[in-house]
Amino acid sequence: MSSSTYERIFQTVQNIPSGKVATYGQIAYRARASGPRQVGYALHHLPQGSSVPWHRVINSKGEISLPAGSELHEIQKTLLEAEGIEFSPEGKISRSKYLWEHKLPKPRPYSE
DNA sequence: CTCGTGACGGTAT
DNA sequence: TATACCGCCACGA
Repeated sequence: MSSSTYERIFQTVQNIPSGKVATYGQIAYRARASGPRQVGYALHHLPQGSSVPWHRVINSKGEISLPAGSELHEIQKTLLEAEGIEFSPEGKISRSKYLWEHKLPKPRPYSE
C-alpha cells in the first residue's frame, strides 16, 4: 500500500469525477496532506503520461492557479471546458461545479 | 544534517 | 469589498 503524501494526493485527485472540480485545500484535507502547498507541489512533480486529472484542481478563488498566459494554463482551461466546465468573464468557475460545496465539516476516514 | 522553494489558504487589516 | 502577510511542511540539492 502506498502511503506517501504524494500517493494520497494523487489518489484523491483521481477521485474527482469529470465535470467537477476541487480546490487545493479540499484535496489537502481529504488526502491527509499537511497543507494545500503540498498538493501544488505534488501536481507540479506529476509525470506527463499520468492519468491523474490534475486539471480539475483549482485554487480557493475558483480560478486556475497557473499563471495566465502560460501554456499549462490554457491546457487546463481547454480540458475543463471539454468536460463542460464554464468560466465566467473573470475566469472563475461556478461553485455549483465544485465536488464539495465548501470546507469539509465532516472528515472521512481514509480508506480505499 | 541544513536550506530554499512552492499549481495555496486563512486571517487580519 | 480587496490586499498583504504568514504559516504549513514534503522534497531536492
